[in-house]
Amino acid sequence: MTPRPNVSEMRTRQIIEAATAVFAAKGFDVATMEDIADAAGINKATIYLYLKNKDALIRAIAEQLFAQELAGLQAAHDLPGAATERLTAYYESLIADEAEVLPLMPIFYEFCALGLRRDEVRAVISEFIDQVTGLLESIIQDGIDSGEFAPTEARQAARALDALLSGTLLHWVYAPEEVDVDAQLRYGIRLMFRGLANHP
Amino acid sequence: MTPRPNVSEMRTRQIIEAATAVFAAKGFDVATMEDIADAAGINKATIYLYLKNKDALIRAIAEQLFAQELAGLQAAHDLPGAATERLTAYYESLIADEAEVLPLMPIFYEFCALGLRRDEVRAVISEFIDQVTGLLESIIQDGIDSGEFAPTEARQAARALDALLSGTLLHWVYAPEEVDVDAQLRYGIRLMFRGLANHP
Amino acid sequence: MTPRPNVSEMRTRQIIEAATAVFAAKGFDVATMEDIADAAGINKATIYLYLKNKDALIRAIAEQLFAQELAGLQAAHDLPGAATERLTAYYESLIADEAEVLPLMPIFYEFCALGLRRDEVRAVISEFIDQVTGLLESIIQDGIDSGEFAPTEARQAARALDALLSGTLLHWVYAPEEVDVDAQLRYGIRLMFRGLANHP
Amino acid sequence: MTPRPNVSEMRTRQIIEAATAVFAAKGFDVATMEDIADAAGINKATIYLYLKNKDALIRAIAEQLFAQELAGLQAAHDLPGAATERLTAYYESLIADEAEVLPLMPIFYEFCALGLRRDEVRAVISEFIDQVTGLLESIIQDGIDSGEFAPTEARQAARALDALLSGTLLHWVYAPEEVDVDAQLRYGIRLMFRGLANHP
DNA sequence: GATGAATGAGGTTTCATTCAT
DNA sequence: TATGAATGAAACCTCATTCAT
Repeated sequence: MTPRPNVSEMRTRQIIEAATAVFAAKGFDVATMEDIADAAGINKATIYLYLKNKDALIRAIAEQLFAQELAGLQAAHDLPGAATERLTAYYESLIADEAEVLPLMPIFYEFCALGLRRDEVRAVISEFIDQVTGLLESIIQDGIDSGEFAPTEARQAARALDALLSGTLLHWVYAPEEVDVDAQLRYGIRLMFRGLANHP
Repeated sequence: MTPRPNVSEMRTRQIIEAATAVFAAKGFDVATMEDIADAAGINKATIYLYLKNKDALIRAIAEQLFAQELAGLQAAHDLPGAATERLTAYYESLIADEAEVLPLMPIFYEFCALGLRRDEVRAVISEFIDQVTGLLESIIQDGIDSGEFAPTEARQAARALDALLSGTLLHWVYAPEEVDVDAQLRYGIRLMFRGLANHP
Repeated sequence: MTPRPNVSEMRTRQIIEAATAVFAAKGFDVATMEDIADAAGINKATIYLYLKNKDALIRAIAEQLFAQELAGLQAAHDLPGAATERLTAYYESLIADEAEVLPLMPIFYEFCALGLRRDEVRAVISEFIDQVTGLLESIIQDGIDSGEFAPTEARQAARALDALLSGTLLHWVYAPEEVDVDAQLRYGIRLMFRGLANHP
Repeated sequence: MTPRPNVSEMRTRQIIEAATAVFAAKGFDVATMEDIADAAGINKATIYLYLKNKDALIRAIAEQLFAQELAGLQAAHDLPGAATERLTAYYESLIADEAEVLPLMPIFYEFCALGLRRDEVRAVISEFIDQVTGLLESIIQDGIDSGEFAPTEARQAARALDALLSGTLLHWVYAPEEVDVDAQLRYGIRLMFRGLANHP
């Protein structure tokens, strides 16, 4: 009913977008509210009209990033077809977003560090990991049920799979010239699939 | 007359040790030099007698951590016996150090974040990852040569293995109550071994 | 609507004024930014909104002082009349400002010391001395052209005159009770005039 | 009677010498006790065995410099001959020491600034100026008595002369390439002599 | 006499945050 | 809604000085 509830929402988005870029480039602590305001083309004080403080801004970014990430996995999960195909679709979507994912990695690691020290942040990350694990588990369970995979502890397998994916990202961002993400991910997953496979 | 050139060296160690704990607890930026001095039981200014500045302190910690980590892998690498056994020895040493490793994880992630923004830090991490990969590759290659593993791209396999290990750490630190590291790591590695195995 | 672009300019002036007094009283290095802020009745951090740092503050003061000083000489230079009268007007203006000039002497000497060590400062002082010399030279040349003074090297005479003036200030500030500036300056100038005069 | 009272004295001299160079190069406040110790090739703490503190060090330097300077003037004063010749001898000795005097100028100006703020320093400088003035006055009075100079206020003349000399130094140090000290000083003095001369 | 080690005190500068307009 | 101006709090680092050896 309100005429334009989106004006405020758009400003918030604009700020979060600018902040994401600035935080990625400088780090949460080094980046200043002024840096962010400049990047957003607004005044420093204006940020406080939309976000309580720097911490809230960081949290807002986290939520947005995790939501995006989850959406991708959820989409793969909802796909019809074989488990291996759905999982492959997931990691291919990861690779497809390469240009967007890479610059966000510093934020991701910083979050991981932050989460080990501040409980509110920890809760957000734990929840995220839990959901990712759950979706992967569900897909794997489908694979087991369909006979694609040998019977196994689906949740452990899900964690192993996610571990492989996120660990591969680390190698990728630190050796982008040597590591061909596509090939490396494909290789890792194939290994896992073979490990999980229903051998004759 | 007593051979005591280590007074200085011991102080440096003392400071680094205190700083490691403080940085782990608060983060590089939030932790202050005074926090560290207090933790070491010395005066703030004394730190500067042994380390040029906060950055140098951070660097010193990084080097020490990476060196320790590498030493563990190197030891496993130098072990006699089958590749699978040597790899297993490695991850078991990781688990054995649990009490020490866990509190250092925030530092590790913070480094990963830092390294993506500052080239000097990046170089240190890249080098570390490269050495880890190299050692794992060497073990895997031995496994291939001995017929334990099917012929494969040993370097890619090494990266996949390290990815699995470090990714599992992430799950562990964020769900320590649900995740049994030992079991989870064992499970992941078994999967990989089966994937790599020379099937009849 | 009111034309008030000078809010910022006035604050800057306010700060410079306070800083001038504090620097004169304590010296560039001993005076703290807090001293200056207190003297200006503002917060320490506010200074940095208007001047980049302590150095910039010092520079701003130098420029202002030299500009004022030059303005006085320029005014005397632009006067009509005989050279001796114009020069006399100059030193009289110096004496008239006694109350303002005296407390600034420490700053002047400090600048002279600083200028011998830092090239950017040196440039400012060199330029100042050069302009003073130039204006005095111009007046003296007029005196030569009009037959008031005997033909001579006007630039050297100008330097000698300025040397006498500034050297007299030194005696004055260090023996204010014994030295009657007015009489002393008048005496010195008369000596010079007689030395320069066109004797029959 | 003491075997070697000069060991201590020599160390003190060594320190003062080093400090003079360091202070001249960096300024009283910026130069650190460690800078000085390094320049003297000794330990920082050793300085305190010979000089109470930084202030005492600065004072010691002042005293030494002023004593040297006075000695030069005293020597000229004690010369036989005409007043103009004795005065000329003085400024020639100044010029002869050029290589030594020039690097000390920053210290001199810094002292002048310091003296206007700290009474103990002021006393030293006032005394110095007073003695210089007294010696010059004595020479000039001799010139008057001998008929070389016209009757005049010898003390005022002395101040004017010293003002000219020290003011010329300022021009010299700030325009060393344009100003030929020798010529400039000679010129200034000639002007004064003519002004003082007993015209027919 | 000489010094390596230590520290208390303090200065410059930065920044998240607030508020009047 | 938006912002220019202001500030309290704090962090890094330096240095004169002391003292045990």
